[in-house]
Amino acid sequence: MVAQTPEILTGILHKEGLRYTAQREAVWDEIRQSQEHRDAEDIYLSLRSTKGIQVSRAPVYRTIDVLVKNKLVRKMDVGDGRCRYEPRLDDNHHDHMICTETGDIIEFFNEELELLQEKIARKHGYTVVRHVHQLFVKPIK
Amino acid sequence: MVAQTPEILTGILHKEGLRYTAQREAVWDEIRQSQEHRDAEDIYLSLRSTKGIQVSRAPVYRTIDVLVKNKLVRKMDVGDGRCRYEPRLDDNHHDHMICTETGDIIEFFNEELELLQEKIARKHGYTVVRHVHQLFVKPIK
DNA sequence: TTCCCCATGAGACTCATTCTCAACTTGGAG
DNA sequence: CTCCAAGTTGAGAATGAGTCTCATGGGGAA
Repeated sequence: MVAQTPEILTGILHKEGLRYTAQREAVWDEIRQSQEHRDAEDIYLSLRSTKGIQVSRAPVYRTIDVLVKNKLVRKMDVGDGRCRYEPRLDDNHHDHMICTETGDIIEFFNEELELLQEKIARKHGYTVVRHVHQLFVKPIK
Repeated sequence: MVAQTPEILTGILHKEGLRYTAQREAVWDEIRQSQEHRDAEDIYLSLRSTKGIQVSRAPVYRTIDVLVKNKLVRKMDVGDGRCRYEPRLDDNHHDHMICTETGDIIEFFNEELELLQEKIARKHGYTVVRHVHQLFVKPIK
């Protein structure tokens, strides 16, 4: 799975009619190697400072868009002004629970919930394309 | 219900230690009188151009915050960079379905869904403080 | 009414994200 | 392998929603 990563990216770039560049590779590597929910600036700074890779913001944002569009990356708007990104190699969908006290982000998935959403949409003559579901929670003392 | 509106606002302002001003009244009236999901700029422009009321952005935003805090207004982040607001006089909670083709916003409420969310949170040792649930849908042909 | 202090208005500012555009790569054609 | 048209990049300007500043204006308790 990890071994075929370069081909995944090149395949997508080709499909999109885009060129393969070191910057695009670096952005994908950066997101893929961490399992956290990071924002664009964080990814940009990590490439630049930590990894010492020469890159600017524009390609970081542009590349992320391509990755999100092609489902290699999941984009989540936590509502604090900065979107977070996480790798999505294994395509198992999940939603997020955000702790209002610590800021921790916990992933969850519930089949029943997914079915219920579709049922509700259908009742109104629609079908669900995608959804945003975030639970802002606090620990039970 | 509608008749007591002025008192609702004055009561809240008093509780918050804030003064009653024509601008605050105007902002609340503007939101209350429309049942749509509007953004701050829209509310600001409507007060200014259509209603001819002298007001600037700062108090509009500040007042909305107070109204949201006191549950007179519901704030929703659709993910397009502008938050929408809707009156919340009758405090029946609901979530939103956004049509990806027309932009229409449809409200929905499902008791089962609400209970399920709390159940999921508890399973992780949390309790739900608030939640964001949006279904991006498209019409069934 | 007086007067203290909060609220307003206009515009500057913030901050994430997008855009601009000259200089630089990529990669297919030859 | 080399060339060159066209896509990309980098640095910083621009955008745009929302927030802040601060001098001026206006509530409201006494």
